[in-house]
Amino acid sequence: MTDDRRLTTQGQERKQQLLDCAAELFAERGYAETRVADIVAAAGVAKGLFYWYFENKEALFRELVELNRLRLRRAQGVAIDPDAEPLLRIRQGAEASVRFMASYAHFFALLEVENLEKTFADERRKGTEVHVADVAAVLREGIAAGSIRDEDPDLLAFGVVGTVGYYGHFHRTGRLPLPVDELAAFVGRFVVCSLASDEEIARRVLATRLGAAPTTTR
Amino acid sequence: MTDDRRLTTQGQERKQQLLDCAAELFAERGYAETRVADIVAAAGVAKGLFYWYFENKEALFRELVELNRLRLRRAQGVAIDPDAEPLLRIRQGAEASVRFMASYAHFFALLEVENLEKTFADERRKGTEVHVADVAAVLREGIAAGSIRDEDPDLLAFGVVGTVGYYGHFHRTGRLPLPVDELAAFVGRFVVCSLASDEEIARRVLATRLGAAPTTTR
Amino acid sequence: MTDDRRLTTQGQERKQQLLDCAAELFAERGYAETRVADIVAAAGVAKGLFYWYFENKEALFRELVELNRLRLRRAQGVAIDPDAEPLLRIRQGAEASVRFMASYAHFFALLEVENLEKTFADERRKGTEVHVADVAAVLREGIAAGSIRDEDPDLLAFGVVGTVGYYGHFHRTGRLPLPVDELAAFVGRFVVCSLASDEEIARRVLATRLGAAPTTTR
Amino acid sequence: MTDDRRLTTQGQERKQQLLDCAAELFAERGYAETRVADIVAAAGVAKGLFYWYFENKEALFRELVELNRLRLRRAQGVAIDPDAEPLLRIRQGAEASVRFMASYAHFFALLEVENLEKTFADERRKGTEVHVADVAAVLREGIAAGSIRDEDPDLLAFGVVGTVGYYGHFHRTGRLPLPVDELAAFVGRFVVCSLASDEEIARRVLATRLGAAPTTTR
DNA sequence: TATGAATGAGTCTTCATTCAT
DNA sequence: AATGAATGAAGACTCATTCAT
Repeated sequence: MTDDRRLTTQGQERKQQLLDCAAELFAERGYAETRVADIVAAAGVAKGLFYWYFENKEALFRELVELNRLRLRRAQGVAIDPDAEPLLRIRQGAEASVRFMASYAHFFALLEVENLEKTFADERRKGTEVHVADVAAVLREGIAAGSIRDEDPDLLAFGVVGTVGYYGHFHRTGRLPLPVDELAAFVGRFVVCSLASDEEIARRVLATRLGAAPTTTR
Repeated sequence: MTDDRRLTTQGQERKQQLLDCAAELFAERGYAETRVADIVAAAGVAKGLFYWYFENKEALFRELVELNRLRLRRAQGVAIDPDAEPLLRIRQGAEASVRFMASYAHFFALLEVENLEKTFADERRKGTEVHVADVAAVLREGIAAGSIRDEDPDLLAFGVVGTVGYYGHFHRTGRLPLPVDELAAFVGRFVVCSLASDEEIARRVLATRLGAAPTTTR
Repeated sequence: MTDDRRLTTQGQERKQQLLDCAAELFAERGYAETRVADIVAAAGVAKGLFYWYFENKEALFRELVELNRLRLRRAQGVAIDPDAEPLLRIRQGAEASVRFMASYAHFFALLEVENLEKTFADERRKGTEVHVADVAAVLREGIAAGSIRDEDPDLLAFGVVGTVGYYGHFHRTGRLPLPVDELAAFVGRFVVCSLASDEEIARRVLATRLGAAPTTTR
Repeated sequence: MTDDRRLTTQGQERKQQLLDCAAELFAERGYAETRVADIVAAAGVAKGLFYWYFENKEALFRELVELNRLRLRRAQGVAIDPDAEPLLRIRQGAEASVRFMASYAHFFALLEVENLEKTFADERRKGTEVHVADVAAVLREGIAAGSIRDEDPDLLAFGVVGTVGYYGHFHRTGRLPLPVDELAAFVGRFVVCSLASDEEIARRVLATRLGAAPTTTR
């Protein structure tokens, strides 16, 4: 199956089911260690069906990545107040990301982590770059406004994305036994402290109370 | 080969050669994408010889990991002044790690990346935990001394390890096109800022000039 | 393939075909000397298909053994008259076994011959034990009735099973160039003579005319 | 090494040591399952040395077979009284064989049992044939003298050899938990009963008391 | 849509044997 | 005699993908 066939409702569900099973397995044991056979077994369907819904294993993965990127975007969008000052927006984004990674997408590890084939390593990298660029833009604002340390915003942006990613990873893999809310708050503080140009600003930004953003929406 | 047979000098060299070739290939295309056949071809020996020196592919990987962990430890040991104050030691360790990861071990990506057997994953995790615990100990000192923010030292430690790891990763994968020295200095600053309890301390710690530690020695 | 998936009719046939080809090859050149590649080549299918039907080479062998054991049982069941006196039943079983081994299962050599995994050896041994125990039960009856020499029935049973097995083996391997019927009759006499408590009884039991039992049916 | 080089005393011992280790391993797990590496490891010497003493694995096996055949012959020779009547000689030989197989040569199973390469299957077969022929000659004598049932002596001979072989096999593999002496006596009785032309003769032959033949001599 | 069957190139691993020292 | 290193052909098994129904 290659084209963008319209799927029946049942078809949609089947496909989603396969995506979900795959996500779980990928998260558990990685892309390479997950066989197509495992995925269909988990979904309880025959092997042949896989190729009705996906061109191949890689295409499924790609779709999964895309799906989750969108979801994360949405979660961040919901959490970030566009009128807030830059550093607060970073904090909001970071907390939302941690929440998102912790709850919805066990799978998320793969995004930044798996060593995949050349082909979609590039694609993935581009995805990260977009994300980093977004963060960098906000940082630039903050630097201009004097609330964020005057460092290369791109470098800093990698730090933000990386920090969030790592904490998410460690939490997911069970090394951080604490509630998501606490972790999210902690990461927010961590990021703010690492970026704020002075204590005063950090204190101010951290004083803001954030509503616990909804973890996810399909 | 299972036991740790005594190897002749020639044998030691051959084994090291295989380790080196494997490291290079793993770094280039990942563990799963590297065949035993590739490794022996790179080393210019027959396939069977691989199994004279290693029980299997994973055993070689394990050895490689252990080897590099030791090297990193050594690099950090050289870079860290045991008499310096905690936050400075963290900075020294961070910079040394970045340098190490950047220069010696292209291979380092694999450490936090590959999903191998459960047993191995556990082992690796334990390795990380040791590292994190070491950092946490230093942080605890700093917290007690008031120079480091009063947060859960274990959580902070993950942040330090994660930050270093991520910057190393991004640099290695070519997204941070800047000289290692600059990156190391930046990461040092980043870590210090994210941990320091107040600006004054951060400034002081950052004022210290660090000698570029030797990256490594066999 | 590990579970006992339901197979389609076509699948059943394919599997049987593989079993048959394997049996033939095993019989011809032995288990170790028969490659999976040979089996699939003989069946005219791709290598991978083998593993669709069998977990591995040994699993196929196991299945083959089981299959033949059942067949032998059936052949014996058909040949033995449950109302006949013990010694006659032994004779009937022995003759049927010789016939069965001679005609149907060239493959039979393997049963007592191949050294496979411990687990399998145990299983096989248990199979033999069951067989021996069955024979011993009949012998016990005969001993009680006075028609069979008063020796340890278990020991005697091994003798019966062994004798039949050996003659089958020698015949199969071409050292006994005589018609099956004659061989079967001879073995029957041999067994009866070695067990009978006195000549009179032996003569009586041997006087009974046995119908040539059908060798086997699938 | 191909030729019949004279070996130093030490060399002789080394070779014997390899033969012994090999015999043990072959008996334990079979020819195919025993690697040259296992043999040299058991003997505690380097792999290369194996080929100093034997042309290859098969040659060692052949030598082992030859060695054991000679030993068996010798044991039988000692046990058999050339002046005794045929049936008694058979009995003596059978008992001696059982003793020999049980005690000295765990390895003996292989002789009649292993499925080996075409090349020395023939050789082995010839060996068996000689043995069978020897037995048959004695049987012929007995038949002529009227003490042995008037059947084809060659067929009967296979029965004798087979019976002894099977009991030895079962005993060796632990299914016959009884002392060798008892087993030997039992097998003697079994063989006599299966061959004797009438009860009287059997009784007479069995009445003779046999000295427990020396089990072995190098 | 859905299934079970079939394909076959690709991998790891084994192991008898040879070689240099 | 003895050792450890090296060879490479061969074999078992995997798994993404395609096919027939």
